[in-house]
Amino acid sequence: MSQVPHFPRTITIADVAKAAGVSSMTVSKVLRGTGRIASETRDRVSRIADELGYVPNRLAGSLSSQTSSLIGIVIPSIGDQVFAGVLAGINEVLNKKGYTAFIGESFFDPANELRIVHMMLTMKPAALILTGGIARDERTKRLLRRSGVRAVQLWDGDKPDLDATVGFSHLSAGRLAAESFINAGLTRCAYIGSQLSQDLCAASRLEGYGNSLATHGASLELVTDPQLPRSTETGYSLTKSLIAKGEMPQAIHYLNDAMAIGGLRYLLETTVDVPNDISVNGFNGTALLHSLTTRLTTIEVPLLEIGRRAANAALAPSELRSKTSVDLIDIGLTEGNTVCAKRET
Amino acid sequence: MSQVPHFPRTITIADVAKAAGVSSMTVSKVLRGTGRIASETRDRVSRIADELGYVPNRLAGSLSSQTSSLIGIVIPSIGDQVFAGVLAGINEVLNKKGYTAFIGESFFDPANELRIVHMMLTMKPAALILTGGIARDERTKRLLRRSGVRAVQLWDGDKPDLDATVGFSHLSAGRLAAESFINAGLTRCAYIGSQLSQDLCAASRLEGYGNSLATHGASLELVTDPQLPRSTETGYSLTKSLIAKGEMPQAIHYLNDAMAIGGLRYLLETTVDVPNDISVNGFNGTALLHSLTTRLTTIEVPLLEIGRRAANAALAPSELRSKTSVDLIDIGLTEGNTVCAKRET
DNA sequence: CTACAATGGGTTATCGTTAACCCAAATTGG
DNA sequence: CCAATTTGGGTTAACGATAACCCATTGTAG
Repeated sequence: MSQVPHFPRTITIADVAKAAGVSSMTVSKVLRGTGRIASETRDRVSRIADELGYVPNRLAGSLSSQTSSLIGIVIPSIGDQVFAGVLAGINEVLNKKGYTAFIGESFFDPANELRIVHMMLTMKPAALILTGGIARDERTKRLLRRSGVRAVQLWDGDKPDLDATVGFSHLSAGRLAAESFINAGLTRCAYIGSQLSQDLCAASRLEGYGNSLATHGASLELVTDPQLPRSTETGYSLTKSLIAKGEMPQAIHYLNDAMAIGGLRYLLETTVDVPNDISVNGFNGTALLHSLTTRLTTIEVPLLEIGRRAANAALAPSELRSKTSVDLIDIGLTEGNTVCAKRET
Repeated sequence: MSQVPHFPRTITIADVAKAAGVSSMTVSKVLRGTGRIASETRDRVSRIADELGYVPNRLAGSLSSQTSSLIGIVIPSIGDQVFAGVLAGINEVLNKKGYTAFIGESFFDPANELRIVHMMLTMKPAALILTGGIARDERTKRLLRRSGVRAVQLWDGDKPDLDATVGFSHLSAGRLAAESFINAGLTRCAYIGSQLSQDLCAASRLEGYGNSLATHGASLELVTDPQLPRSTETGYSLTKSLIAKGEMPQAIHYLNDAMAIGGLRYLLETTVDVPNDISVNGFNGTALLHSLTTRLTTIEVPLLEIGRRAANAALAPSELRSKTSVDLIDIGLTEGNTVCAKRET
């Protein structure tokens, strides 16, 4: 005697088929718009599917067809405005093409990234998008290579990796920051940041910043912390430390805008005149930034555009795929991208 | 003659079984830690699975077991800091318990929500989390009901819906905003917001604000726009309109902090003294807010906590689930949530 | 020494859908 | 009027894993 079915039933393609008096294959074809089906049959089947409230089971569909519409995305943190911006760009393209994103947060930890990638691969995604600037575990790469799933690296344009890379040069961004100071005639410069051993992109920016300063004979004073979060509060406290050390710099470049804003706050509280006493400069403009009533210069990165291109790179048809393509987005080494959010006085 | 296999092979449980000299059932049991397996066999099988780089196919697993570890989440927008905060809380709990979130953006459009929910249901999620404050399509509810998938509503505690609701009263939040003005003796009040017909939660807050003002005999002047984005820029321009109308209010309540900051900027530019000439008050503190050097009061909502509780509500075991009654977890807001981010002068 | 349970693992049938292939009836062409 | 197509759909066998059930061995108690 046959074993009993395990579970209560939901409406399947077979139910629709029975109700329409056709085979399930016909229903499948109708629902996907493939195969040769009489338009009369087509109409009837889709009407019945609708009436029955049929919802396809994509687990089964993907298992059978070996294709999926899932794109896995790994970013350092959802809470980071920067990556939220990129995400919005990715989602825009993905949704338009019928794909669905699922997101993992690595918090800059390679072990997390490995775990997330493994988990994502179990879902047989159509592609993965990983954020660069992380000391990627060799096992993560091997896992990706073996899986055959297309993987795109985001953000870090200096060290292209995986099947395609969409990003920009953080080295150049750092140089850009330095040049904005140099051009203003400032030579005693400082840098404030944290968690540089984890966020390799930030480290690259610092490198570019330092190199450029050195080239122009400017000095650089570093205030960093390995642990503290890359937040406004940290910007505040590290700036405090910097100033407490005595000699006031003429200019400070921050790891990101959040920290820069915290720093600005400290400086203004202690009645340092920005930008007359000290020039301040961050990275990655956020919308809120534009509302500040003080002079904060930043380097604006086209987040949405990076997201869009990354999504397109992930979906690139296999014919167009070279071994490792690099789409380096130019953030432009021009003053146009250094935005000064100041109030007109 | 047999038909050829459709696709190139990947490593399956059967390959591991063959290599280990056992049946695939044994491998399955070992990998999931179920069933009675000799520890020797267990070790050998897991070693071989590892050596072969076996990655489970959860599509197949879920299809067979009729269980999944996917949780679908629908929020208005990833870019909105507020929902990013909630998302972080959700993800924290979900990841700890081995679940994976996939996210859809509704942009406050009920049709989008319907489309996204349908798409998500095709993936047989373990549960869904939807954001309230949207004019939810009746078809969305029916779809959810029929699917049997547990659905949790987030954010809107005033109108509990679905199987459980985690949120707070926006009506109360609005009253809270009013009271902070009333308590300060301010009676000529204004409100600035936009897209109120879409974001029903914001509308509730305005309602609570208006009611409370009326109760206390204070006046209310509305400046809203149906279309403009709920952004800093809009806050700026609508504040401009308000002031241009002539009579200066004593206090302005904004739809959210982003708009409030824009408003603040305009006021400060036109040398209005905040808070001496006009008091300003927003909603939903962001980290950046604390760095402002001007007096902006806001109502702080425990975003992470809401996220965590929503995730827990979504994963609640079915035994604990009541059939009909909506399980309302009310995150009460008190005066304690009214935070004034000012600099100590 | 025999009944009986615990141990360790295998068999079979699904889960819901689709790929690949097949085939009757209707249509067409020459 | 018959062969070659086209039309419209059906059959079968996967996809990869797990639920439910079964069955040898071995140990063990009476």
